[in-house]
Amino acid sequence: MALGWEDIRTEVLRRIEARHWAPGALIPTEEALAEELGCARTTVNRALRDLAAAGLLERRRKAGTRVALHPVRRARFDIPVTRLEIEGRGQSYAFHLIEERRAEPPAAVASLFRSPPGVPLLRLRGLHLADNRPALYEERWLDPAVLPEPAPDFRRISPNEWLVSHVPWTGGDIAFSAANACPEEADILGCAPGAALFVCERVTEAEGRPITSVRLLHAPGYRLRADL
Amino acid sequence: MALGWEDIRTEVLRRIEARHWAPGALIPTEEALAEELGCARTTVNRALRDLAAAGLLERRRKAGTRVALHPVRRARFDIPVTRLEIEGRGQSYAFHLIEERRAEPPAAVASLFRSPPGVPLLRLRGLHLADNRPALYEERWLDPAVLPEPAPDFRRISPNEWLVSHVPWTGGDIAFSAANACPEEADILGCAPGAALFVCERVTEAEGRPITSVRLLHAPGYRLRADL
DNA sequence: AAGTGGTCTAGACCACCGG
DNA sequence: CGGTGGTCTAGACCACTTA
Repeated sequence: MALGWEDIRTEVLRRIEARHWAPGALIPTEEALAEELGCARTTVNRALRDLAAAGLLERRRKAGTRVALHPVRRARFDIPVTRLEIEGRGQSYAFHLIEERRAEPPAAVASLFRSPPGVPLLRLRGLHLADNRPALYEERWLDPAVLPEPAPDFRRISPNEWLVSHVPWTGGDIAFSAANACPEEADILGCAPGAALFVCERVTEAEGRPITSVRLLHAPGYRLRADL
Repeated sequence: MALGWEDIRTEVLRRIEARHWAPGALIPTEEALAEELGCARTTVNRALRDLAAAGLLERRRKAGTRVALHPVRRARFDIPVTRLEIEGRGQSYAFHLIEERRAEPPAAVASLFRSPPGVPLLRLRGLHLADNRPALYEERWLDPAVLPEPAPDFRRISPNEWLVSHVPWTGGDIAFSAANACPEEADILGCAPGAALFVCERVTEAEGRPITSVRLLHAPGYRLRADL
């Protein structure tokens, strides 16, 4: 015998898909399932926990486990370091630093960083190249407090890569959208003005405080893939 | 004491971030950590498994556990039923069916569905409205084999919603990109021709075979948010 | 108050795979 | 071959939440 937790998960999933347990319905308790299926409650727990994490079940103490009424599709994707993403496609990678200076951020960014007015942040702009063609343009604000002495040379290593491997992150927020390229952006990315760009806006936090916010503009043709 | 697995995870994470264990380095075995931290190996296993799933550790039998060299940021997001997403913003929802007919799909779609040439699929086009304003335009191909007799009335329930709650899905693929609105799309979505649209292309499979493919065009201003 | 899921423990066996 | 992670078990206690 020796039923594994994946076997249990498969069986439960089968019953859900076969409408043996209807959406919204209560399913048996872990203890009952363990007895019926012939395994320990721990094993059932592992299987049900996994299905709940996938969005197919809703579990609450005392209330029991229900089949999700509106099965939310939960997608996942990896956000690799830009260099690795490009090299992973078999292309050569290069980074070109466009601007690096201390500057007072616009009000929206300042309030995001909760920094008092008048305190400058580090403004970084740069272009990631794939096979010497523009692939990704980044505009970044960075809290200089995270930089060591001496500061890293962002002409040699992109802020993206330096941050990932030197600053411990604890959380953040990310959003995707589409925007028309303004003339300057079109010039930098080598595309037509007005071209539809895939935009990624990210705020990264460490110890509960934002340390960097970045707006990434992908050259036309970029696709972000995810698994369901 | 009673250290929980989340405490163990926190401690391991602390050591990673403090560079106590450098990227690429081997960390102690589960057994060693269990003894050092004063808990059962099972508890350590749970914590390390979670960190590995998050992309911070790499584990292999016999080889041991290493701190990931290139910490991949894994993001997750939920894709709700369109109606619920709109209503969740406090807006009223409506669906307008633009077209429903049997038609032979283009070659790319036919090969995707692995359907023999000459066999028609169901072509559906429709518009989701938020507060009576265009929010999302969908173009869909659907395998008619999944439809019951009589077929659902897609003027009353959107294909999106009907499929989610009536067809068990087993997997699929999803990709996001940006595109300029063509004149027809601009007319449907009520935006300017050439406006940057957020595009979502999805293929849904059941029992290993594609059952529907859809191209979703979001009205300008749409943002997809995810958690890191 | 009591039922249900969440987790810990100690021990065990096994699958995998590197040396 | 042997070390390491992957998992199962049986029992226990606890936290949460609803009835």
